[in-house]
Amino acid sequence: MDDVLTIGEMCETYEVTARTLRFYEQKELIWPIRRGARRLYDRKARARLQLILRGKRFGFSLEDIRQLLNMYERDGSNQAQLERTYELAVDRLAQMEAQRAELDLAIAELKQEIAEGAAMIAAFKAAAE
Amino acid sequence: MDDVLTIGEMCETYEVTARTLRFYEQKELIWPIRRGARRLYDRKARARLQLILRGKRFGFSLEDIRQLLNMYERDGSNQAQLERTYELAVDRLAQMEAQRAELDLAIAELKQEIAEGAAMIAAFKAAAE
DNA sequence: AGACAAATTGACGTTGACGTCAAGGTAACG
DNA sequence: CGTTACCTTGACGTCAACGTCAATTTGTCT
Repeated sequence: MDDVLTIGEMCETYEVTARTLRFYEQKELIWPIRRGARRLYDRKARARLQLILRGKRFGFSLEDIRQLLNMYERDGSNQAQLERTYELAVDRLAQMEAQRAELDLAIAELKQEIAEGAAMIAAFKAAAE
Repeated sequence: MDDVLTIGEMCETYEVTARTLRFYEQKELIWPIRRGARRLYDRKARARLQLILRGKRFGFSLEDIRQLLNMYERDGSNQAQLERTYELAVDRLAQMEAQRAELDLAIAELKQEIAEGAAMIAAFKAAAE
């Protein structure tokens, strides 16, 4: 045990499918070691996967995540890129908060419609004819 | 002016594309009048479009919206269907609140990372090598 | 060695809500 | 009557993030 996991073990550990792992690799998000044709995931690969999953929780697209990851793969100490990442995070936060505001609005509207004794239904009837 | 709009006028008024209107028609969400081959949108058609857009704001799928709309097109007074609509709305509300909870969590996490002086960035660096 | 489990690549399919041509029809204006 | 501008149908394309085969190869166990 060289502290590496097979694809099957990865699937169990992180609750993803093998297809997903191969897909991430194809998209250049992760690069497992090869032993023959088989993939072996070392500590680094697992750290990257965790960041991918975390990024997804943050609502980043895989492409965003790839860019962030590869940025720091090449040069983690580059100050400009560091700031770029920071900006990306702040932007993303703003997007998420805007999305939240929209969602809140929609929830409030829907709640009111429901509370008003199915006013929405009345509205649908009106539009129906 | 018979209180009808051409497709182009509809596009400007509701900020949708012609493709979208034809798509909604193909999906049986809306039925404009025909004068020759051309579509003309009367008051009823416009009311339906507004409900479609509203439904989308609520996060309903077009298929959900179609069912709701057509349900009341056929029989607005059917009690069972009324209740079905009500249930759909309540379900949808629950979904939206769950979605908001997730979003809140993600926002909180991201905020913390940012507050911690770009801890996320450090994490990305760690995973990069 | 035989059997069975686990992995591999490649390729096409899925979902939703449209976008984007192509090729032509027609209404209205001057 | 000619020229635009607007409209029509049909059909294929797009995007994201994988799912779902199929055919084959490799690894492990007995």
